[in-house]
Amino acid sequence: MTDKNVTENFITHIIDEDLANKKHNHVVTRFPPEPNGYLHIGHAKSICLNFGVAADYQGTCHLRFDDTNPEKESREYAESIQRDIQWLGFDWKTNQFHASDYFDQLYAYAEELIEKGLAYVDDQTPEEMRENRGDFNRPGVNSPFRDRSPEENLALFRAMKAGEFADGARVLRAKIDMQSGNINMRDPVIYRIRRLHHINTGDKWCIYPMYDFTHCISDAIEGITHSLCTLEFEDHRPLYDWFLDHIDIDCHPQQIEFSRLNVSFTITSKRRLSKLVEEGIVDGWDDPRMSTISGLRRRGYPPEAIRDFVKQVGVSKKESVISMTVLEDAIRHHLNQSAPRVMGVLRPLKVVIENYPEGQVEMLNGANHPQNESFGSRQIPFSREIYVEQSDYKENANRKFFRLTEGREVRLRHAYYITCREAIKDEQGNVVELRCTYDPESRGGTADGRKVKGTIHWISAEHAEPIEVRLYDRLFNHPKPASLENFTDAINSESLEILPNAMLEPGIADQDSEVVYQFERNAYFKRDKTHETDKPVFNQVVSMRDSWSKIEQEVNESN
RNA sequence: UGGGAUGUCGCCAAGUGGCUAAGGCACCAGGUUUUGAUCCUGGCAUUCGCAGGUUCGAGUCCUGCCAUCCCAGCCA
Repeated sequence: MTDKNVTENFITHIIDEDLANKKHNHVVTRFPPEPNGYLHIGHAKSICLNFGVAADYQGTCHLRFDDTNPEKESREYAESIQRDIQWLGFDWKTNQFHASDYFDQLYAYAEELIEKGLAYVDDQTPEEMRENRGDFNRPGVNSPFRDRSPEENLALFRAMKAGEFADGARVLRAKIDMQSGNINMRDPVIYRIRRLHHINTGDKWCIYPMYDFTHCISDAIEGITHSLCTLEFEDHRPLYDWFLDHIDIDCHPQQIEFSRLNVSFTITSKRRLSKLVEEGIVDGWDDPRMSTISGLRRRGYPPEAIRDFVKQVGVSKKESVISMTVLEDAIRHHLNQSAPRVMGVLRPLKVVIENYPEGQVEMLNGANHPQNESFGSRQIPFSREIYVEQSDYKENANRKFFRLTEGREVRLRHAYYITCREAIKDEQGNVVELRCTYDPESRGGTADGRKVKGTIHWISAEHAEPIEVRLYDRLFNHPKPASLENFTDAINSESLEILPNAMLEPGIADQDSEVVYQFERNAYFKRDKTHETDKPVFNQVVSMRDSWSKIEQEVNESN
């Protein structure tokens, strides 16, 4: 991977040309969220692209809140957006703006359009407007108010601003072309009357500008060079250019559209995400199964890994769905290098080592990372009674099962070789305890001459720390839940599995909760913020790659 | 039936007329290994939506066709 934030793509090619032609001598981009919801993995692509491109070209990237619709916007959302961008590792420095910072200028540009005869106040009802707009096969019809004089329009528009009309009674429209094949050009509304309290301007305004009018002018005011947005705005580009061509402004940014990021088995729509929260299907916006940035954060996904993922995915104009395995691979790749290894037993099975002295405790050394000595090592207590994973014992196991079964010897990670002698069952026939013997000569996990295929993890029973583990699986069973009539039909009822009786080696649970650990042979885990339980809770970040389950399946099928 | 876009391996994605169509994920086959993890090696598109055409030469240029997506908010 290169040291660039963004790999070469059609947008960087355009920038390269613009720099080579001297169209620009610097790059300014912007990330323009509307503060009306939480950011999700799809926004991460836009954030990484805009901030990444700016950084790669020694330019700047602005954070601009697109706050033109007070009906839906809130401070809380704006704050969560700031937190998420920072967490992802980007810094807008002093370049934080709001579209609402420009309301006065926007208003003046609207008057300019009116004076030029390029905008008019329309008194039609929304229903009349919709009817007269026409449709894909039928051109629009001019509004009966379209030919008002600039003087009359100006007086009316000022009256709109002064609050002389009821909400929704009139709008200001651009006078473009009601016959255009592009419906956005059929005299789009640019101002509407709304008596609403705005998060930034309070009660100063009762008219608010629309997106198309606001966005291009905000970009121009800020000196944005390349205005990157998603594909659905392609049809709006002629309008973006029209406004800037018809007002007196000396900057004309280039709008460039790229395709959204879609990840298989996930959902990225505010409406659907909030339905999951409202209906209690998940534990809130930051539920570890959510594709929100706050959900990924709580889950334990490292921001560096998310950035690498976005980089790997690339940028193009093709609508696509990236396999979730690419995301998981990026997470594993990063965590494999950064996560200290510890031993945690998810489903404990007690083992008594019959020939180990009762009451004796030995401290064994265990490396914290097998490939990186700088992680150091720790002392792990070993004693006569330990816990191992239930799945590491099997009755009547075949030769491919490199773990415990009667008469088979395995290595305990960082410790001794043990041989399984007997499985003790309860009345129902469940194995509740294993009786084993150990080889005192194999301390540290080495014994001359003998090859032991299996190594399993364990925890000294006396020293084990009880924890709760939460295992996560994909929230949906369908690769494209949003394509279904009702996306909730695809909800995976087994996306959360709680293991209340897990055990962790001592000295880990109460450490820095931001550390992601690898519970060897199990998965990566990060301590949850929750305090609702008496035990520490660990969330599974991502599982380990598992080639055993495939072998096991093949063995079962051949039997 | 209007307008705008996109079609290169199962999923992404390089390729900007000329050496044998990058790379990642997935998958397959081996090797190393005190995590059945990691790591390493090898395999994986005679072909670029389809059909014609231009050219000594086309995924790259031209024409036609097909498929998919977006647009009819006083949302962004």
